[in-house]
Amino acid sequence: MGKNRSAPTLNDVAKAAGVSTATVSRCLNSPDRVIEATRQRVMQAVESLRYTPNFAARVMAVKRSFTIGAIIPTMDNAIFARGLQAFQDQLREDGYTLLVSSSAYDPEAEREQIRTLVARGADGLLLIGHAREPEIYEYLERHQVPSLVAWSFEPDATKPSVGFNNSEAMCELARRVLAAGHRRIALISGITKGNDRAQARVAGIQQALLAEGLAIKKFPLIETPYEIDKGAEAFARLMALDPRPTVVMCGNDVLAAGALREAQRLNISVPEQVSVTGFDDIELAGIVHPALTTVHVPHREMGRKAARELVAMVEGRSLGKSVCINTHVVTRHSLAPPPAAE
Amino acid sequence: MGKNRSAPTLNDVAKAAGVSTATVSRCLNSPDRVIEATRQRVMQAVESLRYTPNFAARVMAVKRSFTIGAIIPTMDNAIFARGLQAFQDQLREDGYTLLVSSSAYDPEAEREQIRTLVARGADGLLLIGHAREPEIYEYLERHQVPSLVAWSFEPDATKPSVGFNNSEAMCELARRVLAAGHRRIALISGITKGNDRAQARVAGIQQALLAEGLAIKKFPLIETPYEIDKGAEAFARLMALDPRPTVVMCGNDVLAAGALREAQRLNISVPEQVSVTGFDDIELAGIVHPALTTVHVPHREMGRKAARELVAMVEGRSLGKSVCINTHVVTRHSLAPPPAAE
DNA sequence: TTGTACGCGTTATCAC
DNA sequence: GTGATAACGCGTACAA
Repeated sequence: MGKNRSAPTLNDVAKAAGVSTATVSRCLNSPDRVIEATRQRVMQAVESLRYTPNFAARVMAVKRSFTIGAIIPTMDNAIFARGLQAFQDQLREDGYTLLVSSSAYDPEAEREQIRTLVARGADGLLLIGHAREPEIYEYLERHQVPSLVAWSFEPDATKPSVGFNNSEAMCELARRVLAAGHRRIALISGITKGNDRAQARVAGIQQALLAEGLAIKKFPLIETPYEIDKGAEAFARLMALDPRPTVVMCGNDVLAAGALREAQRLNISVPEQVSVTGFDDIELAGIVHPALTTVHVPHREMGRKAARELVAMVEGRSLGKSVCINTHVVTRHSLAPPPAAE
Repeated sequence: MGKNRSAPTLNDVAKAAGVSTATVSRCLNSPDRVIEATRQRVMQAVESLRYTPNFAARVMAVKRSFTIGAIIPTMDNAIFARGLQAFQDQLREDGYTLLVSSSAYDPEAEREQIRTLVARGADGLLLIGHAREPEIYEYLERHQVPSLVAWSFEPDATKPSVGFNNSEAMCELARRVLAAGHRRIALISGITKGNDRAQARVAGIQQALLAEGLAIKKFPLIETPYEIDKGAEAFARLMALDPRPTVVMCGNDVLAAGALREAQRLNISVPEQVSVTGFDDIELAGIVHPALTTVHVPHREMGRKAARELVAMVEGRSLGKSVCINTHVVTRHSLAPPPAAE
């Protein structure tokens, strides 16, 4: 059942219009280089045959795919969703298609996916964070594939990046925490291994503590994957400590949401008994109860700017310049002064 | 600066190993069809040249891309994230790569993206929901691209689908609501136009009401995009009604989260004064306060099964069979009996 | 302005 | 077991 004829080619269109394949190709790619009359005929044929150019053939011929690849650590939560959506929107405006895949925070998987994307002819690659084997960068260099790092800004890194200063942002938040009067600060961080954002956020807190003359060794730190349940578990462990922390700073909003959920389960009221902070300001942050005091990251802006810069690199208009996106602390209800000294 | 030599080809490898391109190709694709000794030499050359096959060329030759495309309505929130991640995981296990793009709930954009994906040689397509111009299905038919619908199960539809019965699921939830004693029920639905899931969910509620002998005309229904803020707005409008509904059922958890947030802002306590329900059971549902009574959708299971079925179709092992995924109501705290009659 | 003919990198079909 | 060689569909010098 169904017609057995396969997709029409440039040749089919040419025959139908009584012209050569070259003319058809020109009609499609540079219409001004062909006379009105023939163009009409050709377009007619294109329409009636419902011709769609074969992508692989075009890539072969022109050695460009108008495809940008992005490898993100996970699609499982909303951390990267908004920024990536904006990235894609801008890319489309510029005539590029986005190819996404996720590495599940596994460097080996990421390496694999980078190879796949390059083999598929991606004209450029978006990577998250700088922490990566140098071998990978060499590979990209060899294949002449421009790449850009996002979600992290490091002007001194070898790769250009469009992102924000994770350390500085978290440091600022920590200052607010200190200013509120907290001294017994605990951290729930994401896994720092192979994750420069997580590392920088921890470093930012430590920096703020040092500036205040506080010993950083004393502060409890738990590393755990960015999952609600993990955040909840970690929070429970921290609450069992003696002395109990008066504030739990979290590596991102997902962990903070987990902490909040656990606090409720344990009948610990936030922020009256314990304060909690997040990072990212994803939608979640405004919805949980109490709403999270967190670091606002302009994900959309970052996504669009990253797209613009990467396209510029791909088109040879830029050698890769880094762009710093400004973040700011957004104050909601999960942070308050500590309970009066016991 | 940088070496100017471009990526090595099969030919380069062949020369380096002193064999023909055919042999190199065989080494890579069916290693058993070549003798150990030569294979060693070839692999050595592959290694040292860091050869990566050119994808476009392979696609041209073999007329298969081992790529599956998926067009989802949005990447902006978590509705599709988990299912899609599972879809991708299974795809990878089967040796396929996923290409995602989002249509922003715009039929025109979706049409565009389908064409793009097909032109890129996608071996199969995953679509969300059945509501779509017949022209699109004809196009896919012409191009011999198998496609599968997900997030919606409709055995009678022309397209095979791996999903759940949105109507039945919502109907069951509505029965619970009725059983709790509610009679003044309001709905915040997603935009139903072009969205069969949203339509089915509304229909499910209406069916439950009818079964109870209640007039469906009387029940307030607001349609609004699936966004937190929109859910909040709609909730506010419903709360201004007289008589005020005793329960607000929402088209999904995102809308419900918005409703909850607004309830809190208005100092309306849930579920004591008003009950709220969701749909999907995304992570959000367990985190908001009070936790949402909602319909649990096994997104991971759906994603994996969709991948398996679509791959089977692409490989000619299936003509497309529909799979129904079972959902169930999960009871948390946002639904309670209505306040005692005034 | 339009047509001819070749190349892009791979796989598959033959011979050898 | 291995090597020529012909596709695959498109873009583009180059020629007309």
